[in-house]
Amino acid sequence: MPTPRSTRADIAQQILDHARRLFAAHGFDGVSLADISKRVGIRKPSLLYHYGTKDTLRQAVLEQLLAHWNDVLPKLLMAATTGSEQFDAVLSKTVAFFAEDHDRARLILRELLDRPQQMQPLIELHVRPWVTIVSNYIRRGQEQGRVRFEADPQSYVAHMTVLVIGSLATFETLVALAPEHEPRELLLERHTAELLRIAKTSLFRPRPAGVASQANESPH
Amino acid sequence: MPTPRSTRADIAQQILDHARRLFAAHGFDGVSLADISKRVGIRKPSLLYHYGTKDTLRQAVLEQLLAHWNDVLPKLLMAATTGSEQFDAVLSKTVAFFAEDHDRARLILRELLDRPQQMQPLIELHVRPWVTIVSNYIRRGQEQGRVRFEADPQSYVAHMTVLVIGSLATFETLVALAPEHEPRELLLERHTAELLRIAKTSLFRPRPAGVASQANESPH
DNA sequence: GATCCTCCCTACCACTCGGTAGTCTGAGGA
DNA sequence: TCCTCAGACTACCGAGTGGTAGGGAGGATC
Repeated sequence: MPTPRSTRADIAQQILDHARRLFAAHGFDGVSLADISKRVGIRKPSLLYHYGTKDTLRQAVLEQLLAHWNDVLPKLLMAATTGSEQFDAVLSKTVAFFAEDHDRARLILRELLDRPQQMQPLIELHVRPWVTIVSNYIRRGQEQGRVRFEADPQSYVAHMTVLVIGSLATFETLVALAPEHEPRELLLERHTAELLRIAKTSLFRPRPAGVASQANESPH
Repeated sequence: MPTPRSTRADIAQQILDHARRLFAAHGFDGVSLADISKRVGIRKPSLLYHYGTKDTLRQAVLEQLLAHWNDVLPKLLMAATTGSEQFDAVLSKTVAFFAEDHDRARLILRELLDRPQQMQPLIELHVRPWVTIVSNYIRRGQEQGRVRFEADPQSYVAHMTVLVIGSLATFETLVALAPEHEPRELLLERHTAELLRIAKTSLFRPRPAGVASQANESPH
């Protein structure tokens, strides 16, 4: 009997969820408030009661995404400040964040395309620290000889960001290029593994010889 | 006196040009026929005289882009079938194609996001041969020991495609992450150079030693 | 029991959308 | 000179858009 059916006030969250999915799939301009409210099972004015404006809703979706990211970020950065192959941990956790829900990558990519200049402050706030710290980590690695000196730290990080987001955002589509109908789950794993390989191989110098621990894998 | 002002019938091309720019910047749903016709300097029904439907216009924009790509593709593929560092040529020409006009990358990325399943046949037609040939080239390289055996050819090519398109589509936005206000032109050059470096380094095995010709650069 | 207040509803608004109908103009060909 | 016809125009349409006005149901508070 305590709020038996729809738990009141989490309607706002339902709206947010459906809006996120639809925006990710069809873009902000490709989705009407009627579409969203229909999915939620309410009328359009009810939706506007919770989010006074379509643009308010868009921002709310984005904020929730970024809030989640901010939750994960500190752990990533802590990992980045320590040991050597922590780079692996940072990158694969970033990949995991976007792989967990491909809408995240699609949403950010769309915002990047649709509202580039409105994204600038958000990038400054949420991406800049990540880039700075990782760049510094790379530079330190270069001084210590672990990282290829030809690498351009800032540009490298930018490319990896685009690669992670882009590859996950377009994954469903590019599945079509797979050799045969590989079980999607496996394909995703193979795909992200190759992403990590590209990132690491292009960054770190090969082990000088002698002790081996991670550098080479066995020839399948 | 021979068609002095606007050369008749290239109005269609002007429409196409403005449509391309606007679609790339704001997306198909974010642009109205009124927007486009205003840019061209004609009225909406005049636009619809040339392209009967908004969707027809969209397809025309896409077709022109793909036609241009099909112009470039054969030369790329020919280059791919020969020598060793032709890989470099293929990739950098592909990059050049998208760098020449960033709208191309943005347009394709948008189509990939907005109409994934409608893009499938186009991918099959225009991307598949590219992927297949390059993949085979990579596999041959693996057999010959030039290419890292850990690399996953098909997945690698997919990632590089996404990386090229994604990095160029979002370049203007990510300029913001640059250390200071570097002259955009230089930044683009530095950025694409790093892209090529990532692509090559993560693909080819380091030179076995002895003769050197391209593998390492001087420590600036 | 009257009064809020929250939340959803119906009805409606002005506006924009893609697209159509039909007219006018001016160059080219007979 | 007359006719044709491509190519632009004005005027208009129905559907759909984001958003507003205002009412009503139901729970909590006094």
